[in-house]
Amino acid sequence: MNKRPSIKDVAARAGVSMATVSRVLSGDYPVADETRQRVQRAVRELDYVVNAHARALHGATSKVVALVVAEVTTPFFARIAAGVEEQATEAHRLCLVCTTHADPDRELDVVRLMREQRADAVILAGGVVENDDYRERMRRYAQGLEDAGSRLVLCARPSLGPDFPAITVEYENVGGAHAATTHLLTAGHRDILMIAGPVGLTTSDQRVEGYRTALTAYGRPVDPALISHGPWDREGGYRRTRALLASGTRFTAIFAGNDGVASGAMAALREVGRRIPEDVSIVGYDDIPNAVDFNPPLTSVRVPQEELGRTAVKLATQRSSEASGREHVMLGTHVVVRGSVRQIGA
Amino acid sequence: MNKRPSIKDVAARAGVSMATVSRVLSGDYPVADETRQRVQRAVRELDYVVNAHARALHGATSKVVALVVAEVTTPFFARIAAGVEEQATEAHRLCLVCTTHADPDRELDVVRLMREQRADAVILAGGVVENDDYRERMRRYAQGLEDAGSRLVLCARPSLGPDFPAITVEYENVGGAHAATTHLLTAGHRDILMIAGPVGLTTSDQRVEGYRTALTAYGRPVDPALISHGPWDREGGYRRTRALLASGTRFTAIFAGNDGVASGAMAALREVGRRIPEDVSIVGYDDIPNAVDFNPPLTSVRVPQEELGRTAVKLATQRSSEASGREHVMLGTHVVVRGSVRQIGA
DNA sequence: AGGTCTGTAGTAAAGCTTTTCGCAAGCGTT
DNA sequence: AACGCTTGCGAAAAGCTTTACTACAGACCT
Repeated sequence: MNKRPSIKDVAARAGVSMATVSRVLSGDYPVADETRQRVQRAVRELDYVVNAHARALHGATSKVVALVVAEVTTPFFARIAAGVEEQATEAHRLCLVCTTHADPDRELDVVRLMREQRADAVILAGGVVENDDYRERMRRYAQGLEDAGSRLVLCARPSLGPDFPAITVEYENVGGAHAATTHLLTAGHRDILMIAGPVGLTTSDQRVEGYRTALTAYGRPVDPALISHGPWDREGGYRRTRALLASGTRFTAIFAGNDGVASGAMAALREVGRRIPEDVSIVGYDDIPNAVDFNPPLTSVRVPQEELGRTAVKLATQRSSEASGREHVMLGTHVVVRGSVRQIGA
Repeated sequence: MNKRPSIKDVAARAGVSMATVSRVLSGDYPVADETRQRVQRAVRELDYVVNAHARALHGATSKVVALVVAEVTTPFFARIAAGVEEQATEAHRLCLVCTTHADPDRELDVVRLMREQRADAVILAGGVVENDDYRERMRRYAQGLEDAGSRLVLCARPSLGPDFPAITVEYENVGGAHAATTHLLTAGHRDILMIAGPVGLTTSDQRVEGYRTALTAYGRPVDPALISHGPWDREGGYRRTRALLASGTRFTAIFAGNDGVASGAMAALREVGRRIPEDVSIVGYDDIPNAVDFNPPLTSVRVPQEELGRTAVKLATQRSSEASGREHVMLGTHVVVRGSVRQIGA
């Protein structure tokens, strides 16, 4: 009913100037106590709230951090989002969430929108196919965002080098895969299937890399026939495991590229009567919350997703004077041992 | 390096007025072809993007919808968020996500922030403790948001009546619980434990309500000793199931208030050697994506979370002329049968 | 020839807050 | 009594875009 009141209305009601109202509200400038009280009463009576856009119009950026991800339902991204949101709130920022479904066009749109919004920070999270097109795109984003006063943050994906004007927050992805594979090797497994994600996707490639280094460090050859690339969701894990089983490939353990793949693989194994872990051991990656409910409980690699999100925001919002805007941090991972791996004869 | 260019710079470069640039950009007003080209070239050369805040300052609202939830990591909320985000994108809106951790103070803050932002719509999602304080709070929110030109949407929580100025998008929560309980009853179970959430929480209360109506409709008494209230996460399900087992309460089936509770209950049952479903049958609620991976796969009630989110945005963003702003829609639920319920002797 | 459209484009105001600058009053100092 | 500092507050500009209004040229009509 009532028109939304403006600062002018408050000023009139309190019998002061707009400037005084503004000063009372931001509280950064001395105002006589009695004046302050009058203004605050007027604000309450009119139920006045400032217009964030008018405020942002003046400053360099608005108090918003944007999270850009492929999708938001899988635990991996949901937990990054949770970390971003929490830290954003702590830093008195709002949290904007955009999904791209891994579509570069959509991503371009989103980054432009964020420039329009003058977001403090734009956090691009999750693995990518890291080709020339990607690097060129990122270079343009970085330029545009820098001009707009925004910080660009690469989260859960590789850095583009110390010269690239972006903050990077990664996790020990190769290391986690190395540890997971080593866990299987020390349990006596030799023929370890790796059911990875799409070729070229950084997250998956790094996990394959860790798998390779672990085998090599253990003095074992890397058999390309044991590495399967493809869609890395439950369905992909299921289909490829069925196909591998049908093809007669011999293996006693599976290293799944993520827990979704692991769940599909476990379903496939059960369908053909292979027991876990008696016949086949399996390790997943990401340690989704329900990994403990699997049959059997799934050994997996814990990734500090919330921490990734929090750190991204923390670095992006710290006062620019003390920040280079090119920080690079690496967070740790570790294997969470449950019941899906069996020791076999040395 | 370059200062962010304004529309004035573009106008100067193209040799036209600011108004013309604005018109080329919004495309709602005839501009001569050659002029348009000049402007577009200037825009490209300067890499100009409009200032969303200056634009919003002019209009009544900004193109933003806000989702306010307790938390964002559990599949229930993550999927609502996904639906909201998708539909927001489709409606050319940005999606702001805020969490309250079920803290009314935090909620109050968030709603004020949304008023400052002049969001098109504010979607409050998830169950609540519906007392007088809550209703009074909502009334204030509704008033404030209406004045600010925003729409208030209640999502996955009960309507506050047809007179209340809010859109409501619910799901058949009582009905789903009724169906789940009936599913157990028709399988021959008589002593059905209900492990519910906190007393007063609408989502939980409605599920208890469905449990009761199903028993009654089946001609069975409702035994209060079989209804357990408490925290409804995995931990709560585990603890309470252990306690109930220790107390010697007799039951052949469990209706869990949600899948988190169900997973905890299943863990507890396994620990004491009760087999599922041979000794105890169990049905969950929400049908989280990994329910199929449980041991055994969990029969659960499917809730259309994405659809709840999409519908909330759809109703809130449709042109006001054709919308009353008090729509009330109810989406369906259904039982997804898997392997956690066993038929027992009639 | 004078008048009415039509198509383009410029002018200026509106929208709301923050911030710089300046002014005035009070008070202590010299 | 003149001076200068502090405190408190107002006037006005800046920040950027949209839009109602105005203006003008040429086409078309009568």
